[in-house]
Amino acid sequence: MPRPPRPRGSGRTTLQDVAAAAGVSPITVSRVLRGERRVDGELAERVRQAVQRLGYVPDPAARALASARSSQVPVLVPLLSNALFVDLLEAVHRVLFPAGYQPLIGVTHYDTGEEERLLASHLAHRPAGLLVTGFDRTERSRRLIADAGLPCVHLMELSDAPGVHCVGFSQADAGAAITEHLLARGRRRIGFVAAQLDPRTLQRAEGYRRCLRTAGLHDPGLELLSAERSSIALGGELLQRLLTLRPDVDAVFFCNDDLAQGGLLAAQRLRLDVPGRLAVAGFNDLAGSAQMLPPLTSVRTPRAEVGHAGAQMLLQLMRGETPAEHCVRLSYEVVVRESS
Amino acid sequence: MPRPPRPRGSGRTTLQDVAAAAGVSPITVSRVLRGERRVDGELAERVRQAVQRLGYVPDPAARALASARSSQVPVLVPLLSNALFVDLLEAVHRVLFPAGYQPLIGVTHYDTGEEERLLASHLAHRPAGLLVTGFDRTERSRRLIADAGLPCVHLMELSDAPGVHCVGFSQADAGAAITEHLLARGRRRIGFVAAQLDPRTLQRAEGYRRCLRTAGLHDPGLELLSAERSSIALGGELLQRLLTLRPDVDAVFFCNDDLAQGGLLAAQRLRLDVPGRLAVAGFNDLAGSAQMLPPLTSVRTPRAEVGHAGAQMLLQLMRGETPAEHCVRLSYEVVVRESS
DNA sequence: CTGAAAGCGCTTACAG
DNA sequence: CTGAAAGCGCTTACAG
Repeated sequence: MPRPPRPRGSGRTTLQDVAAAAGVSPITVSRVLRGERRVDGELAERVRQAVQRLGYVPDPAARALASARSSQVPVLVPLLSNALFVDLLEAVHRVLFPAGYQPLIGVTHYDTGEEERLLASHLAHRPAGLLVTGFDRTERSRRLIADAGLPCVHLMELSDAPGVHCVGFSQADAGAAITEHLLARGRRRIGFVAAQLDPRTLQRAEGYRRCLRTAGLHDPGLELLSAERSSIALGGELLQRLLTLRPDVDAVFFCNDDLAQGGLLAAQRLRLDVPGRLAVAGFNDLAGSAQMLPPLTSVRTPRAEVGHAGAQMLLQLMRGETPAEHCVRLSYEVVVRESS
Repeated sequence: MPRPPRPRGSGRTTLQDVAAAAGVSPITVSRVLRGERRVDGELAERVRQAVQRLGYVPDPAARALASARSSQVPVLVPLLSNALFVDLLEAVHRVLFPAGYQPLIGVTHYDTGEEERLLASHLAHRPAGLLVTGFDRTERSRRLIADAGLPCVHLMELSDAPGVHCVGFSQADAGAAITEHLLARGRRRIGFVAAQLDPRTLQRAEGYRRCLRTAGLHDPGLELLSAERSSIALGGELLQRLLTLRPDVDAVFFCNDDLAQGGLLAAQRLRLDVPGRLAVAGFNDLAGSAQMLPPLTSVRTPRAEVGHAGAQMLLQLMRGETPAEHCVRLSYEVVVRESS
């Protein structure tokens, strides 16, 4: 004998309730909500009013289950303690959230293994799209992304690989540009100080080398690379180390502004004349760099623009549209201040 | 006449597949996966092996739909550009993620309206729990949280309201402590410089006032409050403004380290002797403060501990357990360096 | 353009 | 301790 149905409703207003209130079928409500064209204007209006009146909010879980796609968009960045990525995330959020997607911040700590674990966990939620930083990841991460069959946009770096979508700028060119600036200022023994040694840092190093080789002034002894985490304190330490190794250095390009700010503070402590004795340049032009003593020369990088354009491109892909370009190249700017 | 069933499977390995492979019913698999006690050990083992062998990953959407609870845990913080909250979030993530929950970072920009919108959007996903910053929110936000009927832990501030869960420290006491330190150094005209003017900043101001009133030295003319966003640049500007208004000031307590660092740099530009002519203190003890010239005196705040303990408390609540205390009070520490 | 039926992949509630 | 049935709230695929 059949048992009577047992109510398990969450008390939540459902699409059914809206349909009943509007006097249409649930499917029609679903169509209006998802913006499908082929619904009669008058019916659609009735549905919208019922939605409004009942304060209906669609259940994302039910949606995800039925459509095999959630509204989530994981955004994987290396760090939050770098203001660069915070600016990027803010821009991404401003595009995706109003469009109805849920950007989820994932932090990899520059660890490809950690990125792989994050990816596996996020992909189980069947995200609508994916935003990742750069191209340095494990083979398994690559396969996970490919097999998930979702739109993915790579941020911060450029690539001309077929089928790859990206928005970024040439880290190498930017590194070369700031080195070029130091050369133009008459510096001849230009050092390079870097930490973290992530791919983008190494690309900047390549730009530095390319520029100095062209000028016939490349000297590997003027490079100081450390795998430690970037920090203001480390910038000071590394500068002192470089000065000990090569007292003849007349300029330093720090691979980021944190290190450069630390270098500037250390120079002050050492009573080293900047820029008289030593020119100093950073990278990213973070808040605070303009306040340093002397104000820091740096490269303004378009991280907010990268986030904005990357999110826009992903939005197009998630809607099934084809972006005008696979790869958007943005520009940077050398900001010359008193430190060089 | 009934139509034949149309396959719509996602190709994904399902709980059914695991059940078939293990030779048990789907419910048993579900029980093992959720760690329900009452499953025979031998059966459970067979299930675990099948899960392993098939690489089964439960579908969060199906789970959320069936159980009316997702594994999401929104964590709402005011800003990511303040390292304080990044430290907090890192700690939260380290607790929640391994426990099977998905922490979702939400940024309110110190805007209660924005918090309300974020809350509404997140609660639609039926999160398992919620982590919010402080107690300053709209009445509607409060109601949204209450009506959602989920565990919620408040971070960074303390409250003894019944039924409220929180982990934090007394911002007022910490503000009083650093003021006390300046008094102990012999300062008598101690200024207070603040920006943003969020609740915690105002609580620090109260601590400052309480301390100076007790000493009979409170002078409202030495307070400079600005609603602008905190930044290094603003710290410098505000210091200059205060010095113009009150050239007799002999110490300044900046409500955070960003402002204090800017103040220190401005003092250098103005060739103002710190701490001889002016003592300077900050709040939060951010990276970089120890590198300033002179190194900055500050208050080390337990943000990582707040994140850790707050997430732990939430974990207990989500598991239906009762935490030992409703409110965990953590301690801070005045870090004395050369600037005072 | 609109709708009735089936199904997404789980868990709940009940029974044994 | 274990399981068959029903249901969570949507969308898909098909029919008209």
